[in-house]
This record gives sequence, C-alpha cells and structure tokens, in this order.
Amino acid sequence: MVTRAEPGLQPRLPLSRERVLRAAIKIADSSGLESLTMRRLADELGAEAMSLYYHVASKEDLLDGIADAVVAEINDVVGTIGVPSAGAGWKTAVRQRILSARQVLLRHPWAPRVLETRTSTSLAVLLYYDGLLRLMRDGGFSYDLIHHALHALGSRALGFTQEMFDPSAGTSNEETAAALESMADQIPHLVAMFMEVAHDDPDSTLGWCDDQTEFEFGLDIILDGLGKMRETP
Amino acid sequence: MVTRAEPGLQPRLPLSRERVLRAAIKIADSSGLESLTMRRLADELGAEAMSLYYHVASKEDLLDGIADAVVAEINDVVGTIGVPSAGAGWKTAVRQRILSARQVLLRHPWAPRVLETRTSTSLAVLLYYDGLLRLMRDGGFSYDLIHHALHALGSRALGFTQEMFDPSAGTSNEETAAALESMADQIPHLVAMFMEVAHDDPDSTLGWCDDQTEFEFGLDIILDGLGKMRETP
DNA sequence: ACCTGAACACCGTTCAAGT
DNA sequence: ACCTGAACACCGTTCAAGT
Repeated sequence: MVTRAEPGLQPRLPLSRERVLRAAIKIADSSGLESLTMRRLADELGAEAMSLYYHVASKEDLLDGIADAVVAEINDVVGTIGVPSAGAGWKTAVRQRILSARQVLLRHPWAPRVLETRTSTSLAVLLYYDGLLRLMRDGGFSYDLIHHALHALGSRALGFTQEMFDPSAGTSNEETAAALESMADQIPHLVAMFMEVAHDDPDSTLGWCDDQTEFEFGLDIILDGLGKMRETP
Repeated sequence: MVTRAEPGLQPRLPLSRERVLRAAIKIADSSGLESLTMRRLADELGAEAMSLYYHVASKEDLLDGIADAVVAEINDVVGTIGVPSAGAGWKTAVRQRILSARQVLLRHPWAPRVLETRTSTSLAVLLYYDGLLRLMRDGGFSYDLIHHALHALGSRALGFTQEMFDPSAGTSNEETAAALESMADQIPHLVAMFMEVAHDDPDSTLGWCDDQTEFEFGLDIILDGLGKMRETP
C-alpha cells in the first residue's frame, strides 16, 4: 500500500491562532455572529472543528480574541491621528478619535455585542481609554472630571457600555493596585488616575464607581444641553 | 385497568402564556439569561418542554414576550409619576421617568440585552417614548429637537440602544404612515412627530434618521457639557 | 507538535400521538 | 383544547487516537 501524496492541491496552510481569529472575524462580518460556530469556522479553514481547540482554548477564548483584534484595529487607526499640543485642541482630538472608533465598529457590527459580554477587560481597551485620558488631561481636565467624563461618554466612546474596570470580586485593592502599577508603562494615565483617586479616598474600592451617580451625571449633561437648545428657554 | 386519579397532589395549574412568561422572567432574574432554556422553563412549570409551544410560538416569541413585559412594568411605574403642567417642569419629569426606568431595569439585568436583539419594536416601547415625547413637547421643544434628543439620550432612555423605529426594508413610506396613523390614539405624539417630519421633507424615508448625524449630535452635547465643567475653560 | 473521529451532553423544534 | 414522547438537526466540548 502506497501513501499517496496530495495530488497537485496546494498543501493546506497550517492553522494558527492568528488565522483562526481572522477567519472568525470574516464569518461574523459577512454572515453575522450567529453564524460563527466552531464547525463553520473549521469548514472555512478546511479543517475539522476539533482542530481549532489546539489554537483556541474555547469558544469564549475565541470571542475574547476577535474582540481584542477589533479594538487593536481601532487603536491602529486612532494611532495615526495627531495629538494636539496641550491646550484647547482636546475637544476635536477626542471627537476625531471617537468618530474613528465608530467607523471601525461599523465594519464589525457584531463587535459591541461581543465586547459587552467579555468578562475581563482587554489591554487593548485599556490602551484606547488611556489615549482618550491623555488628551483630556493635556486639555486641562482633572482626573476626577475625566473619570466622570468616561462614564458620560459611555457607549459612545467605544460603541458599547460596560461597567468599566470592574475588578473581579476576588481581588483586593492591594492586588488591583499592584496589577495596575505593573502596567504603568503601558497605560500611564489610567494608572495615574486610579492612584490619585485611591490617595484622595483611601477607603474607596478601586472599582469605585457609583453607577447611580455616574448615570445621573451623564443624564444631566444631556438634559442640560438639550434645555439650552430649546427655542423658548 | 383503572385510570388512577392523581393521588392527593394538587392538580397542576394549566399553562398559559401569562404563566409561561412570568416563569421565564423569574428564571432570567435569578439564574441569568443563559439559564433560560425551553427545557428548564418547562421544568419550572412542572411540564414538558414541548408543551410550551402551545402557548408560545418559538423561543424568539418567548423573548419578545418577556421584553414586552419588562417595558410594561416600566410603563406602570412611570404612569404613576405626575405630569407637570406645560412649562419648565419637563426636565425633572423626564429625569424622573428615566431614573425610574433604570430602577426597573436593574431588577432585570438581562432585559437590555433582550430588548436590543428584538427585530420588531413593541407597542410598549412606543408608549414609553410617546410619554417622554409628550413631556418635552409640553416643555416647549420642537419635534425636530425632540427627535435629536431621543437619539442623544440613546441607551440612557431605556437602558439599550437600538436603531429606533427602523422600518423593515420591505414596507414603503405609505404603508408605514398608514400603520402609524392607525395607532394615533395610542401614541399621538410619536405619530405627530413623524407626520411633521414627513411633511417638512416629503422625500425623506420615515425611517429617516441619519445615524452619523445623530451620533455626532449626542457626542457634541456631551463634549460641550464636559468642556464647560473644566476648571480652566 | 499538530490534527482528527467518534462520542457526549446539551440546544430548539417537528410531528404524530395521546387525553 | 391542551399536553406529551420520540426523534432530528444542530451546538460546544472531551478523549483517545492518529501522523
């Protein structure tokens, strides 16, 4: 019996996490999130469903991966936007970044839904917010106001709402602080904001946001803004 | 052979759409949306999964039903809030209604996710918006500004974002207009708003919203509001 | 190291059948 | 009119086995 070499057909590319994620995004983009099944994904790659598990721990891990990839795409686009010198330019810069993020998300309509259901915040998301934070800091905002601002922007900032930076119940303030400081070189402005809040109010938990307060803050900005636009004020 | 009467056990309540929906909400509230399966739901009701299909057309129909029930709950709560006489009271009234809606949604954390995925807008949702619209109209807003306002409030108004009143591709303006007018007694302010826009701009589709414009409108309200709050303006 | 086939425990749903 | 059991076509995933 002779082992037959694959006749003429190009030998299939080996799988890789990279290729798997790329194919998953392609399916979600073109056929919708509900079409993204492990079996369909394997088909797309000319492999068997079970082979995927060598490159991806689970479907959740796959979703983590494609969510991350989309935010990375946003960060790439946003990275090409110039940063204004400190001062009044913050508003157009923040505006431009957010509108660019929106453009990317319009190409991946499933992404907000996937981002919303992630249980851990990805570094890419933190990097995105760190960029916004830097712009606002340079524009003269206090960390406290920036914190409110991120809540007020909410789903507009990244196309989805999520209790931001909500530390998992099991980790203490000290652990969170340590984890954060280890990332200080990557997300310096976020870390600085956290540290300042922790310093000002040592008893606050680092996942300190009072959701009700933040909701009302954002709501009132909008209501006040609308009120000023009325014809009969 | 003798048909044995159920021994002592209370004869099970007959199922009904009402009971099915109530049980479904109970499961989603206590165990999360992912625990809401047809089999689990039947269990909860002491019946077989297949029996549910006599009261509910499909799982999608079940989800439509529980989404509707939650919004109905919101409308009940909101209905007890007094309506201010025309004038300056609009802001606190709108504020109060939105905060009340939020309170209800906090009891059903799965609801925004379900509402977001509904393909048709329920009457309950239209009624909720009609109420907000009335308040703003009485408060001196033009229909045009109210329309922008609803977009700007976005997910804050009802806990979820959705391309609002997005008419299905198949229906013409005439059909939509006719459908709307037939509801004029139930949602008079919404209908009036649509009619005015249709009159001012006959070429516009009734699902006329320019999403990019609306996104920027809402974004700019927030950015302007934040700008005014800076310490160094 | 990488990939696979058979199998398992789940889904939503159809359909013919029971009272 | 209301409910059910068996069955089907799907899921994600485990596990032992192949190269």
